[in-house]
Amino acid sequence: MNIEYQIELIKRGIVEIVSEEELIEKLKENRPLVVKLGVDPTSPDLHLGHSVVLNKLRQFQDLGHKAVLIIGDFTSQVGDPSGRDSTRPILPYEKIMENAKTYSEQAFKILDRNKTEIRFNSEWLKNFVSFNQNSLKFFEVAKNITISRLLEREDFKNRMKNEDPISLLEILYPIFQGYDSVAVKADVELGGQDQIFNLLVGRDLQKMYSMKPQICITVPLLVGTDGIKKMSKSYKNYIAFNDTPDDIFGKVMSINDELMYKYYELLTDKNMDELKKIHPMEAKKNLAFLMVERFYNKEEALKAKENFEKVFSKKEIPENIDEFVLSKPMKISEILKASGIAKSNNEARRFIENGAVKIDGEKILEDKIINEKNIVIQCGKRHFRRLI
RNA sequence: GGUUGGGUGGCAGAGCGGUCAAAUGCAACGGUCUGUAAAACCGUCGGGCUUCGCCCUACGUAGGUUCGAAUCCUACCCCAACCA
Repeated sequence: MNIEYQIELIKRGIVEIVSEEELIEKLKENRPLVVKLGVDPTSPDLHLGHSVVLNKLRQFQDLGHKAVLIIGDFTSQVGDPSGRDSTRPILPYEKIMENAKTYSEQAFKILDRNKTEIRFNSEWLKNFVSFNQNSLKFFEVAKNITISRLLEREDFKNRMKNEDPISLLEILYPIFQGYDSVAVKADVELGGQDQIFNLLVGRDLQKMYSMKPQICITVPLLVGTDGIKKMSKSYKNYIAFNDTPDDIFGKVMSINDELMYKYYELLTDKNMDELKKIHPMEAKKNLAFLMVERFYNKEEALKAKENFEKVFSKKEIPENIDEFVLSKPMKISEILKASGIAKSNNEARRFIENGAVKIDGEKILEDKIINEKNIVIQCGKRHFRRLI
């Protein structure tokens, strides 16, 4: 395939490429490049933030290159310090392996399964760190990397300035990630913008092993639904691949307009000028639709949209609502707690006091005893229960 | 090993013998407004209750002093920075 065309496509929507010249060199070799993406399965679900880089990887696949998805079962025990201002909590290995399963499955919602190789990095890293007289791998590498090199990254500088701790293990992280690149002979490595340091260390290691250094490509970080912090499980500002269609739709609708255009830019290939012409709400509905369609299908997307309009625009009661068996007369607050809407009786009472509770659409301000069936009790905008 | 400063609610961070279920900010949640937008504004934000109030459990852990402790003392555990 035409090199200029490939370059143009590859450069679309990225933050940085190190370096373009080297990439052209590699493309000229006219072979499928090994494109590496490493993920540490620190949570069970992939979210929209991951999809930016996965899309980029998919693009490489479509251009005929080979994707290697590395599951960081080893590195997640080390803890990537990238972009963090505190040490990452380390999950137990079993948890990591559980996550790994759902992770890769979800990744195939974007990647081409047939053109993807999945590798676990413990495969080579456990050997890398073990003592072996004939190949002192880790020592050899560690000898040639200086502390100042490893500390010069932005996130560490900030931590030092704030007198926040940095663990030895975290410092070593990039070496392990870098060795992945050696192990799979990566031609290209992809990552989020905050990954640039790790990616560059990969180049260093490859050079030590007399390999041609990989091309590093970073993509923008997706801002979370709060519009401030990067999308991340721990900030609870994410939209997961596995969220229900209604959730995906609803979460997209809840973001502000500015963010919506950013999402369009990073997650779709829509023409921005066209978008600005239509009403923001319509544009947002379209985006929400697209996202549900991406992770489910058109029918689900359509249903999610209809449901959304029904509940929030027309303020009607949604299609499928959970039922609550009313076996005896109960106070509203008790029902709220028993049905899982409120965490405690106190909270349930507060909901009532704050005017959050409606029965069959009518606001309730007093905690009274209910004994009727087939009525719908609503708390806030999104919690419904039908009493049976 | 030494010195110094610390460990308080989801986070940040006050309080330093009673008036502390703990200021303030952020986050979260509910309400008004709306496009479930955003912003703004109001309210809630440990648990329980017969809720203009009462009770219980909470300020690293364990004891102690006191009528009374997040606040003082002792021991222990943990963390950081700095020096070596």
